[in-house]
Amino acid sequence: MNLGLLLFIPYRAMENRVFAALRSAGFDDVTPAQARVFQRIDPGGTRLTDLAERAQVTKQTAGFLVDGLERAGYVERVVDPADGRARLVRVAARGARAVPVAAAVVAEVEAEWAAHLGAAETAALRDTLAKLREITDPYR
Amino acid sequence: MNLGLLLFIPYRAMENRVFAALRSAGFDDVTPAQARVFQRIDPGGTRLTDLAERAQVTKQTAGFLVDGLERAGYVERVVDPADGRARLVRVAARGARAVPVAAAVVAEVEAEWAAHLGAAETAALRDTLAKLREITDPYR
DNA sequence: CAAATTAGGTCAGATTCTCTGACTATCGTC
DNA sequence: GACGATAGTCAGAGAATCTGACCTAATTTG
Repeated sequence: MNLGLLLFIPYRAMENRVFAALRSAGFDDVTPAQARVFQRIDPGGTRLTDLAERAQVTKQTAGFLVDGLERAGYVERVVDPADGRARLVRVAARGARAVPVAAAVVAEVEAEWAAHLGAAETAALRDTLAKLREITDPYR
Repeated sequence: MNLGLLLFIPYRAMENRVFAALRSAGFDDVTPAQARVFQRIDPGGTRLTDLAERAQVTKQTAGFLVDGLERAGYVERVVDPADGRARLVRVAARGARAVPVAAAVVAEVEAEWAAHLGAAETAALRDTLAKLREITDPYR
């Protein structure tokens, strides 16, 4: 089985768990595609173009998804003081309430994985993936 | 950075490379969603419902994607001798020609990763992911 | 074995996601 | 200040996805 699919399986499992938890917690108006953009917003806010790059979609698509997130109160757009053309997409009130819910599930799933793999192997996995990121992440 | 995203980054890189190679080789009429279904077809053929489960989409969606693959000559549907209700989705001529192209790129990318990580760490990564699959893959 | 249930697929309709192309406004540079 | 590049939006189209309803064949059950 190829490494790509082998990477995808646990990724998908993690994503499913996080979505299920968000839905249970009442954050049921966010779609997977929106969440993939949302999780890439920096603490201080991120430009639409940057979000589009990180999520590997066009800026039109990113704009469409941010529109939805904004309507639902998860993010807000504020003018970028550094550039009159740009606006920063920032986490808004409802988004801020969702973040700890998602973070808790991520921690829970990672703990389950660690219980299955052992602490050392889990740490090694994280190290290896970080190293792999150096040659596979075009944006950092 | 959470493990989910860390898994996703190299997965996406692999997928992008494979698609680029397929396009270059003239297989430019297959979409990402179709390919995600295609790569899950067993050597002897797979039922639509099983494909849907493995790709984690509804059977309607899987049917829609298989329709496209069938029209383009990548797969064919044959009656399942074991069950009159079912039909097996099998790799057809054009699909069979695409498989080695994709396999070659997968091997190439894996070799690049091994060059960056070292052979031992690459092997460990594969082992760990296989182990992780035991608790994250609902379908096997 | 007949009836009921389960399983494999399709049809219809709607929504969401995604893209290409064209456009406006602003920025940086010369 | 003119020009090319950058941030973002608008418009339109195609692809992917879902829910719900339905049909048929197989399996289970009484």
